[in-house]
Amino acid sequence: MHALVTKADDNPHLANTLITSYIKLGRIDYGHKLFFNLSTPIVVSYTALISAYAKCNREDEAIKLWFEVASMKSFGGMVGHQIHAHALKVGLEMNLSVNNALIGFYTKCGSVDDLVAVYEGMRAKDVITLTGMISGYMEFGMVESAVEVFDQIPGRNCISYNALLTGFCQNGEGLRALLMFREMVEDHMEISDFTLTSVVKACAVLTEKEISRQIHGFVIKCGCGSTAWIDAALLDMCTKCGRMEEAQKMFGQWSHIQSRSVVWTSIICGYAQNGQPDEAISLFCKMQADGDGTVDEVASTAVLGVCGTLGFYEMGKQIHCNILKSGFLSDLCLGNGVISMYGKCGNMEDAIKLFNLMPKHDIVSWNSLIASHLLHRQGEEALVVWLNMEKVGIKPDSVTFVLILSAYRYTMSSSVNTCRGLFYSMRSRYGIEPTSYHYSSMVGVLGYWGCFEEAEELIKELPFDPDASIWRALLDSCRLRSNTTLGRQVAKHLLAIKPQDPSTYILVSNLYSASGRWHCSDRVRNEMREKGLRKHPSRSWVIYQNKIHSFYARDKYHLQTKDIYSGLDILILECMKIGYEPDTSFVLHEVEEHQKQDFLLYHSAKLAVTYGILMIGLGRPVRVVKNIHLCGDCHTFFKYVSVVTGKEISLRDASGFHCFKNGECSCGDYW
DNA sequence: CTAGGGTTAG
Repeated sequence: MHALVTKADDNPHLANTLITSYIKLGRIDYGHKLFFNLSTPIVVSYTALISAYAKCNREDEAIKLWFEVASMKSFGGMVGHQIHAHALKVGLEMNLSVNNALIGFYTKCGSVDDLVAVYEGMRAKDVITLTGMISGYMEFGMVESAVEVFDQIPGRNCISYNALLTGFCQNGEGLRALLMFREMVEDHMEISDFTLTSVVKACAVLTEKEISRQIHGFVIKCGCGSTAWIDAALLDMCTKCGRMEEAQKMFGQWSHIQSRSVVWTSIICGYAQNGQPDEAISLFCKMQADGDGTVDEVASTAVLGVCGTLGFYEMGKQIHCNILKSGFLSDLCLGNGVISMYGKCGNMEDAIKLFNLMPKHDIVSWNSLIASHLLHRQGEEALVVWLNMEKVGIKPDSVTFVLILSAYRYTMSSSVNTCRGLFYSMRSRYGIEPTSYHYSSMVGVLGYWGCFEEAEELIKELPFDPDASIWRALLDSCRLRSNTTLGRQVAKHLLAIKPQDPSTYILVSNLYSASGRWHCSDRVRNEMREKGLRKHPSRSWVIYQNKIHSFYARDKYHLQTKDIYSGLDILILECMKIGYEPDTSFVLHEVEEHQKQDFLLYHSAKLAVTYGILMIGLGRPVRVVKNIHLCGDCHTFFKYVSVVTGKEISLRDASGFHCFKNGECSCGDYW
């Protein structure tokens, strides 16, 4: 029987047979040992062991085991609470190891209150208790409490240090983690694989290219040998610090890393975050095709995010189907990812349906639903979700408020009062400190409804110096409401803060062109060019047959360029017949008059929409995504196109969705 | 008692 043990490693069912056999032979210790060497034991193994322990009066061991089962994601917290009650019943409330297990359990499945209650009720505490509490507090974001506990530990070991280090990283405190590490080195603490993994992660959190290089060198020089854990962390660090070439190189070389799914996910996210989402998608396809690594919850969540960014609806839906088939819908992040994918791909119905089907929601689930409504400019619906949250007693977080405040752009102007009230009650009623994001949202709402004086007042009252995001919000409102006088002042502030950011100049230039001041608009653009700054080119794309068909203005790279241009010419003529007049004011002033129409009529969005109309079958909407704001002429044009073709056009730009149908747009012509 | 990749907003 012992001979079979080596084969049991990657076969949990064989392992289970062995475990039960050992138990029958009266050798629980062998079964126990085998069990703990398995990376993924099956649940019946837990049960078998627990009953075995229960039979030989090892209640404490049994309870400890049960906590591990209860901490597993799929079991939720239900079982753990029952076991806690059971432990109290059998008089184990002062048992040190059971209480330590409880701390671990409530860290993973419970609330801070439960955790603290156990901790404070304990008479005897050891290093394990205190280290557990460090992790516990860190898990709930209570960094300072964790540090306090750490300072109290009399005989701190390297595990306590590591727990603190990991916790810092978890809470985005990369710098503190690095300082801590220096302290460890100076104190001659033992530097283990755990320590190094955390240090590398700290660099990933900091996203500083130079520091990441230094630590990278140190870790390699450290000579502790590379382990799969450290290598995976190094690779991930490179993707987070914009060192994609190196990450890619490691990825090709390190086939020894056990869990390939992890590095696949790292590298896919890396491309997504470094502005190459299409590369991320094709890598994902390769991952599936090669079968190198399982597409698990985490990989799926990551790819769903990319699908949302690109509007890859079909693929997103496919991933959702695969999730349903494999049955791991219990993962909250994954569910949230699906909601926001549907939201970003224009399918509000499915986003709502899934939200209602999910057995559990966290704050991100609620926020995702609200965010999706906002993307569709559904202010009232967003507020209904907010009301439901309050009814159910969900505590909003900082993100919720950024969203809810913005929702008042899409409601009636009279509700600005409600919005204002909400803003001022954030701190007092909800205990959430307004940050510059909240001020930006508020300024955006006030500006949207033309309350410029109040918006200015609000900025004057700021408890900190206004940053670029606040001026941007105000400037964009000035564009929307053609308030050039104020806009000019705002532009000055913004240019003073962000003189190197091309988007600043575009924003200012758009302000002038919106009110017909072409010379000013051109002057700003020239200024930008003289500084050697170039704007992100405007780009639009359509997903067709799982491929991205991307267009720049007047580009002729697409294989079907001829068909697209002649199709577009026909569309233009048809639209002109029913009243469309190209509005050349949306073309830069400096362009020669006779070229203006060319510049205008072949904007990237027009090319993409035409391609969609040519390719997408009857009865299905044309879905287009554009990286920046849609111009006014394209907007007018698409309204006509929806009439002459009878098709529904759903276009997502930087402001949200425009749904063109029967000559109207869902944005109400303000965006 | 300490380890890896993921979701919302800007």
